[in-house]
Amino acid sequence: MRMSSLFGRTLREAPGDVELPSHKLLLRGAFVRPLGAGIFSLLPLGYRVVRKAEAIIREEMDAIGGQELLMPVVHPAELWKETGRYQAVGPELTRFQDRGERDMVLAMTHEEVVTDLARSEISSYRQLPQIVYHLQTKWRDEPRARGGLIRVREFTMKDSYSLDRDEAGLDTAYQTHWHAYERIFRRCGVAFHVVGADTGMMGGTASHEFMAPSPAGEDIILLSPSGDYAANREVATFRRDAPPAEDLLPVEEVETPNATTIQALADFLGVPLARTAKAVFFKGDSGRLVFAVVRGDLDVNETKLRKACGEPNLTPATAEEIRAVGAEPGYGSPVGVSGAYVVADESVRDSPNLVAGANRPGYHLKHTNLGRDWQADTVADIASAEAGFPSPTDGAPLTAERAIEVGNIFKLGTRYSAALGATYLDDEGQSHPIVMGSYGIGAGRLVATVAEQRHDDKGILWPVTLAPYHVSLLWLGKADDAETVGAGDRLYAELTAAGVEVLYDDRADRAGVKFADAELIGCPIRLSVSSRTLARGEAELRPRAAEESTFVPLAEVVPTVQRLLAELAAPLSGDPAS
RNA sequence: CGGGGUGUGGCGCAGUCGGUAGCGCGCGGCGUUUGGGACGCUGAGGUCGGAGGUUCGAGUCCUCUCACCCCGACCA
Repeated sequence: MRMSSLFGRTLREAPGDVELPSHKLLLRGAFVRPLGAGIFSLLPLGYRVVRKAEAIIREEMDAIGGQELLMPVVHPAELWKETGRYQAVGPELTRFQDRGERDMVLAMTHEEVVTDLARSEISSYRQLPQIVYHLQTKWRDEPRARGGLIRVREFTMKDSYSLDRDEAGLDTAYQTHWHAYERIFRRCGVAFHVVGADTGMMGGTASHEFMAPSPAGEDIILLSPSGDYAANREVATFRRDAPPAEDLLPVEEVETPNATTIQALADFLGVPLARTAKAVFFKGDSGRLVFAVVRGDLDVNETKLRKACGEPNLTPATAEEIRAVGAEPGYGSPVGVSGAYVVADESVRDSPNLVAGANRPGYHLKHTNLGRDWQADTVADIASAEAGFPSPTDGAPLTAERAIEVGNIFKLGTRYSAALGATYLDDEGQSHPIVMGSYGIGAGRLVATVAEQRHDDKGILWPVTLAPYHVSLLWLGKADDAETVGAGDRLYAELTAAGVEVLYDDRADRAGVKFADAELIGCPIRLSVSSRTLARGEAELRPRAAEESTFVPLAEVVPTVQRLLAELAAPLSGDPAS
């Protein structure tokens, strides 16, 4: 490709309101352009990168027996009503009507459609297992699109679905995808952790996320130093130390003026946070007030709490709602409360004689005990794990990292097949719902993640597997210097003929402009010729990641570049690093 | 949806007390220059996000509205 005719110009400065490095660089490098909030066009350079990522995904999906198909973006709402998601999912699902006033939705995912296909195509155990996948546009009307390409509303996603006879088959498909995903991300040069995750709105029995560490990430993952534990903070657990046994003391009311926060209370009474009980109030969609109690040194984890109380949505309760069940904001405790669903964390069950609110302003109760002074509807793990907490595996302190979710795998089970009646007959003629899994990778997010993880202050450092072109070729000097331009033209022709993808900077610009653009765009190899190098019959070769150049005789440029490309590709084979 | 911020030429920005819009980069032409974002001359390009209002006069003041960005809520 000649840069003189490339569609899309590089920008010297990014728009002022752009913050993330990947967003800035993808904009400046003429990879993407915004059309609206969370809606982007891919320019030729960006689309080449995305297509390379998609090609890698296709290769690895095909390698595990996946069959590519394509499902529609517009779905009749009927299907979504059948699974209940039409009602259950909020405004991020875009609903509209066609001219016949039939309810339709824009696909935010494709479980319904693939299950509908399965019920019509699959009838016998002989037709299972199957893996089908597609790369399709999805639309999710995010309440807030942010982070450039990391979180968008319209995006292309690879979704695959496994169809199996039973749980054992699903386990196999799940593991198979797990390994394929590891290969995909390694080939794309992404650093990642696989973590246990919440099953969320998808429903299902197990889920893992592929998390790429980055300050731009929206999730927090917790990792044990030995590497044997990794989880999204939403579900992360930690080892709980048994508090020393203690005799139960009688409840005692104490005056605690202005001690409306746990910290203030602990300071006022001179006790550690761990000797207090913290009450947090939520309201569920059912209208129920959910009363969560954790030890004062811990925080409530809303994801865990949602699961523990069976409320898919929780919002903080208002002061009036809290008083309606007999509690007092700032001085709340479950003692004497009625009409609320009380969820106690295990820490509260296990710790005796905690200080808790007296449910009247300015007073707390010392020595409260679960079971004696109050009852919980549920005792569960509803506390958030934090950096430094002991790992559930070996007790070593967990570390916390911010990360971008680049892929996820879900065991759906029979959630969708049962709802839609996607069944098969086994060898005894018995009908069973198909056991399903779903597995996603956002192509654009993957590319943005690579840019986020692999850049310097000058631009992106694309892995050779994703780079829009392998080589940035530039001539330096005067546009009317026939020798230099001719040498550039010849190298462009030779490299292209040898199958090397070349972005040829044939513009009549000064050296600084060409170098800066080459670094910004980030092809793995930069080749330049000038009267200076040509006087010695050489070209200058500089890997994007290197500080130093080497000089290569013109006749050896093609084999040298090919050798270097092979070297750069070697660690990106997809096999585990040794 | 709550909090904060920004809208002035393609991009980055300035615009004072209300007086009829400017700078840098980029873009076109000519000339010089040519290994790290050149220089000179000369051009083109703006209903100041939109609507309404106050005023002799609004980029500037008031009201409403739209868009975008950041934080939070929410979310795979």
